[in-house]
Amino acid sequence: MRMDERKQKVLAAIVQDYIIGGEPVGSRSIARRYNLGVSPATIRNEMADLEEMGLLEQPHTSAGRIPSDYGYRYYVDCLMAPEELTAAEKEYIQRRYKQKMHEFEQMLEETARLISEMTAYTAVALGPNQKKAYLEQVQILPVQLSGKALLIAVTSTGLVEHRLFTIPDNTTEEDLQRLSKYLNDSLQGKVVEDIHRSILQDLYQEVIDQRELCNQVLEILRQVLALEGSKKIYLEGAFNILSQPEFKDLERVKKLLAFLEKEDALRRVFASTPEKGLSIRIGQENKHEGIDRCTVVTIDYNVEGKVAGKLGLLGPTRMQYSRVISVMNCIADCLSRSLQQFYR
Amino acid sequence: MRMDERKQKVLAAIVQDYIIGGEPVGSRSIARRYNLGVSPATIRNEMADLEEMGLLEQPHTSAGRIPSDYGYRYYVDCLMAPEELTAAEKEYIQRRYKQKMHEFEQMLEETARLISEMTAYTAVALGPNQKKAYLEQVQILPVQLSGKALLIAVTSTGLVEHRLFTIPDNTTEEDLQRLSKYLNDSLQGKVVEDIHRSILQDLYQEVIDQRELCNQVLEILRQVLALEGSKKIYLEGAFNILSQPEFKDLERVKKLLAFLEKEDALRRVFASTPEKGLSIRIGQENKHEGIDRCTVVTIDYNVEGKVAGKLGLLGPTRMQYSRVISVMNCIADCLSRSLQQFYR
DNA sequence: ATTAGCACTCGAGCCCAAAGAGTGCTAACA
DNA sequence: TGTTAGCACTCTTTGGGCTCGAGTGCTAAT
Repeated sequence: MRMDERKQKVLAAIVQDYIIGGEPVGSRSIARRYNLGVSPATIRNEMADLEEMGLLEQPHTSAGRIPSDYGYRYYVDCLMAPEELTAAEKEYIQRRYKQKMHEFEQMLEETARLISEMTAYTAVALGPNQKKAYLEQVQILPVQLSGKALLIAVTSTGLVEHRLFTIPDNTTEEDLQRLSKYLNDSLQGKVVEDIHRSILQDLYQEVIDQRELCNQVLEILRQVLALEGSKKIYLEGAFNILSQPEFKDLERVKKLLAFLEKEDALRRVFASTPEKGLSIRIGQENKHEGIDRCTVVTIDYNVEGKVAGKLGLLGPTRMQYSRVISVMNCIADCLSRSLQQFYR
Repeated sequence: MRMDERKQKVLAAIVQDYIIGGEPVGSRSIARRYNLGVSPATIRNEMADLEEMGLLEQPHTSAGRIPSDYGYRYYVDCLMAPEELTAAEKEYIQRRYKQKMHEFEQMLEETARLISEMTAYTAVALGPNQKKAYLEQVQILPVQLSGKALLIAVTSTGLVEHRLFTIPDNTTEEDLQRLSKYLNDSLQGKVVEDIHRSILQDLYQEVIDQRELCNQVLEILRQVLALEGSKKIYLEGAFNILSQPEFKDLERVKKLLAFLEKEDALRRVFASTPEKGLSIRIGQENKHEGIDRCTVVTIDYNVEGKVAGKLGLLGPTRMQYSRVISVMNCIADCLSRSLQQFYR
């Protein structure tokens, strides 16, 4: 069966109506609301064809049609007209990025919040992949009043990790300084994922005095760097989905929320889109259980022309695709520019 | 009407049965399950009295009784037998605190998770009130590779705040060092809430060269300290409430989740219990909208004998009070001890 | 003071009928 | 050959009416 122009129009009409109304769309309402110049009967025939082609589904015999996952896919790929954001909306987004943002983390959190707010779906922001970043600085800072010290690591992506620890008794401030300098000299500029345990072991071999201190510091460093590897993830608007009629069923909600609670699952789903730029996964294209009736949209954000991390969106397959795409594009763009400024 | 012993027994029986079963309790089942030595009819009379006294409620004429907020209150204050945790449970909690905890924040997060896990309600952990902490250390650290610097502030509660910023062009490393030393000398040991803008202004007056740098740093410091003031809050198990039968109603769930999403409201509710030690707010005793059908339990945790912060729990008024109290006591205790160790 | 007995109330569950939306098919039409 | 009007059919939704069961409150007897 061929996909002629009228079929396309009918499909687009059904998808659009269904996205707005959330209820199966019948032939009559299409004929009334769209001027296709044909009768409901003709549209019924087209709908039957579209169903046979796998683009539409019928919840039950006497209901209208709803788009299948493939139907949405075809709509997104071939039919959808891009919806521009209004000037006011664009400006609003930009204004949100104009306020003081002090740290990378805060920007991501704010971004997730903004996405969730503007789309009323659930938003996710993933930090940059730290494994490919390099260490800008490692330093041990004695905290004078408490007999403790602070280990600080700064990476090229602007993330700062720190850890307080208690200094062994027989350690002088000088020892700390020496070790700090030594560590920094050895590790500065190194790519994070290259700093294996073995490299740290080598360091350990070379520093012969202050075994206890050294031991402790290296262990902490190892942990801190491992932590950096696992990207941080910011989740906002998880409760938005409750407003979606497709989640009237509590069981489904529970499954979805259970999924959202598992950070690693979340990370896997959102980080695993291989495409560059914008990616849309509709319904069963998502392989993870619990989100097979959802659409996942992700988009890269960049720093200095290179992909830094991802922004994501989770909503029902019945999603306002064209609006969402505009929003994601605009926000990713603004974030990238803000970060650019941030890093200069 | 007086509260004689039999009334107490009947009330206790009803509360207990209702907590377990979640369904209105009838006179027959009380007579059967508890050996009160009287017939259902007598119990009915007592129940009618208890209802008149405001301790019980009837959902509708032909249903059993359920406890009112006052009923729960009376039960908690006068009737409830403390339920000891099993040895295994106690041990489990202790073991959870034996694993490596590197930072204050992590301990709180883990604590919230533990509470939520052991009670199946929603848990909250509030960081210590930073306003009364003093500054242990302020330091500016140049980050060599990027032309930036890191401002670090460590408080006596072990919280570390940091902020990356770009160094003005004409600034040397020496300038940074000088300013860092000067700041630290001036502010070290000062109580956070005493460091107003005016003190910072005074500093500003004294440092005459490097205006731009100084300006920037002081502004950042001000922000960072303000941030410290607003306690961090850790929320876990927000989705647990979905399993509670009283939240079958989606509308109610939405309201509650909306409340949980607003950090400041949350903070207000959980931080505002004036009592020392354990506090239980039942139903309408909670003044905040959306949680008038919930019970909020909070408990202090201590460091060096002084109240440091609060742990909290949110569940339906139909709560396993005696278990919850044991859990909260045990966890607050373990956390306090862990923190003690952490601070030495 | 307690209790047995009994009438009464109310909600849950079930069935059934009617209404309404929408379809698929057929035959007529351009 | 594509389009359309007409119509029978299907399926869900809604609401009434019914019974059943749990539980109460009252009364009168103990």
